[in-house]
Amino acid sequence: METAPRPAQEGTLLSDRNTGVTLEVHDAPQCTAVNDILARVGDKWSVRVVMALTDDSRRFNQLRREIPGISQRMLTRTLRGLERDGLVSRAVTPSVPPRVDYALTALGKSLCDPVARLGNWAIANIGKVEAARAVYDGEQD
Amino acid sequence: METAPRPAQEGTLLSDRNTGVTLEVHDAPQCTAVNDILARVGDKWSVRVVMALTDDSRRFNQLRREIPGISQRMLTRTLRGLERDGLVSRAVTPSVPPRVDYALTALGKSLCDPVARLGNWAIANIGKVEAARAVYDGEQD
DNA sequence: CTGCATCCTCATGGATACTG
DNA sequence: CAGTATCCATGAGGATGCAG
Repeated sequence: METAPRPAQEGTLLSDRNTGVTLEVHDAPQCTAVNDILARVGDKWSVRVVMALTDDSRRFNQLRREIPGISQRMLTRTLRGLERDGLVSRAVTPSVPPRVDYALTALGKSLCDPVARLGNWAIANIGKVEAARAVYDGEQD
Repeated sequence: METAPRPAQEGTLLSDRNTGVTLEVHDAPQCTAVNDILARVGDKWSVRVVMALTDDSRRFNQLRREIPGISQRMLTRTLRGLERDGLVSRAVTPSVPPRVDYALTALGKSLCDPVARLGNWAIANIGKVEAARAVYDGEQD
């Protein structure tokens, strides 16, 4: 069984005519990289956590309070994931009770730029998207 | 049962010090919007499909060939999702055999800019991320 | 306070077969 | 050619209880 017979398309390109911003993907590893980061940023909580850490470091339960709806389990898992990817640092103060501070690393901060741009697009265009959805769903009956 | 008791944090902010790009989230709906778009773009195939449609429109099986690994089912579902959100247009030519052309809408094209930036970040920094992962995983034994 | 372990549910996504 | 229908495996994510 050949799960990945071809090395994928070479020179695939994604570009925006207005801004001239271009994404060139030259090989399969780069495709994987893009998908990889997208998966990290696209999960349910990562961006929320990064947003909460943008201005300053936070403790565990501080983050928990500032991110309504997140469960303890998912906060832990999300932080571990971000830490593993080098986007967030974890500093333990061995006191009683223990204190753990989370903060963005330089890499994590550098991710804020493209993520903020995508977020701004989302806020600017969510109306159009929802309108399109309403039209589409209305045509389905 | 109160599934969402609080309207979430007001004035949450995500910014990048180097570029000055800032994302300001003023209310819960905006948080939802960002998450919403992130979910669309963060799924397994959407960006691949958008990439394939960047330069020109494509037919169904053309897309299928150009996106290695995607199943027929997922290509259909991804295209339907993008169409529903107003990002992709679907043009049916009722011939025998039938012909269906997919293309990016203006909205879809405008999404290319922020997505391309995120993609470029991914390609530029995947090495650091993978290095961080190796270190993290190595420390776990 | 900061977690980990367990159990459970449900959505995502893959494989396969069938259809206009 | 361009789908739909069905079944199934996997993992994300929530609830709860326990621990250092």
